[in-house]
Amino acid sequence: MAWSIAQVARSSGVTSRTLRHYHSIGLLVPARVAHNGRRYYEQEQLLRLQQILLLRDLGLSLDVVGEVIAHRDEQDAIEVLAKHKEWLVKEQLRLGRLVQTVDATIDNLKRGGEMSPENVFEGFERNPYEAEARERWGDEAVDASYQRMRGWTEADAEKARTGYTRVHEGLAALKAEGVAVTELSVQELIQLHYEVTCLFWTPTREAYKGLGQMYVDDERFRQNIGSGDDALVEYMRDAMTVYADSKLDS
Amino acid sequence: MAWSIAQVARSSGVTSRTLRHYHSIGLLVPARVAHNGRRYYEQEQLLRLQQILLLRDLGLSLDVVGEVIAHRDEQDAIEVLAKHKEWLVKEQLRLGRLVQTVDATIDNLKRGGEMSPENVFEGFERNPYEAEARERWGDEAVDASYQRMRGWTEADAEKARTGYTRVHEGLAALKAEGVAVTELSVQELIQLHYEVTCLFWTPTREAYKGLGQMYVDDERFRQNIGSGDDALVEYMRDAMTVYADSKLDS
DNA sequence: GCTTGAAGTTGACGTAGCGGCAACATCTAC
DNA sequence: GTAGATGTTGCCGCTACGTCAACTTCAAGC
Repeated sequence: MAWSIAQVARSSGVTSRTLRHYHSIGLLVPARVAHNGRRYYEQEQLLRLQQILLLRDLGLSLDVVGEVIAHRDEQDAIEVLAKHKEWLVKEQLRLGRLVQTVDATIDNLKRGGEMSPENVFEGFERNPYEAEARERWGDEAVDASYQRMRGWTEADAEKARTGYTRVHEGLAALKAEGVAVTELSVQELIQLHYEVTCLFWTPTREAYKGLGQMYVDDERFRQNIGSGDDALVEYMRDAMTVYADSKLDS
Repeated sequence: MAWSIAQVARSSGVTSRTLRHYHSIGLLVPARVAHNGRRYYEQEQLLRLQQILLLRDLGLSLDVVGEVIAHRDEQDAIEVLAKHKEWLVKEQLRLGRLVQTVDATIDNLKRGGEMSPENVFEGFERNPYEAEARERWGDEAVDASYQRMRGWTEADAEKARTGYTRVHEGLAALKAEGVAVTELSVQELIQLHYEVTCLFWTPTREAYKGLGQMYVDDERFRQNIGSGDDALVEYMRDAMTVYADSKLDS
């Protein structure tokens, strides 16, 4: 006996559109197509449809569903399913992390932070320069940095969030007053800058001087650091150089 | 200072294609578009981009991202995020269930089941007739049935999986031998059928007779039950009627 | 025989978030 | 002047169908 498309749709819980779709992509071809174009299905197609729906509801794509059903090889099917399970687990873990991050973001907003650039990254796992950092210093260095971040205390995190801003603002003020980079007040700020940097990685003397130079070379840092004063970066680089030569091991 | 599209792309980790896309949907409009069509971005756009990427990475759609950023109202943002978190949690739970189901399916395949129609539904939460069952008997009955299934022991589950098949095969053999439906051997099989049915719901006398008639009326049951013998369903209905009248309370 | 309604058909467009072409324009360096 | 890098604007493609629109077919009632 042959079922019409609507009968199959009703008894299987899918729409007739879905059945037409499955036909059009060759996933479920009707037993017979009448001269007037109408589709008729037999028991065999119903069973195939059940398998399709089962696998689809497991979250597999229709492509994969087609392959699994085509390969009647049981071992293949197990492999595909195992792989799919891996994916599901990973995705589930990812969502778990997302939930945590969203929670942290909500918390942050509630504790009075607006979504200003400074704290928009609080509790956020990525920083805006990560892509470039990976390009510039390599993956190992960046990953090591993240490794280090995991050991942070709350105070460390606070320092990482606000430290650089305090340094930049302090330097801007001192420079405006005409204070020399060798002065203690400047060097104390650079000390703070060094400490904050050490939260991510520990620069050697040369590396720290290089970092100062990089600030100068990079237009974005120039903008980010010196709000208004375009020459602040050079001031900072000079201060960093003095600090490195006097305090850091070569 | 103005950044070109490639510079922004590199420093933010997205592609220039993405930036063009964001422009085209109005999510991130460049600070300036030169007469030759080139896009230039300023600090302000970079900050906005960071917010966009942050929210996007939290899993919000670009539509929602746009709304959240536009509503500078902090309370709104919190609400949206809270709602989004709900969704994330739900999705995570769903994936968890899927993992379980996939696991069960793999187990089933390993324990020697091929993907034949009989056992393809083992460990599966839905059965192929659910949609129709809901239509025929109403949601409460179906839900009650699922409720009952939760109390199953392993033996119950085994019975549910294999019971009907054993009944159908046994009946087919007895009918082929010409055994009358009133005979003990037939009635014993019907007893098993009744017990299996009771795993889902407990039919009254009339309900059980009605079920037998339904088998007869339904073309799919006719096919499913009587493999080869088209008249097996009537035989079964008659046996069920005898059983109901002799054993069940009215 | 004619109309009506139910059930079917084949396109075609829309969805989200871009990726990946192609064809063309512009800018910089040698 | 020419090559190469860097840009631009379309447009198609992807998933798994939903949702029209415009027709055709078939059975039933007048």
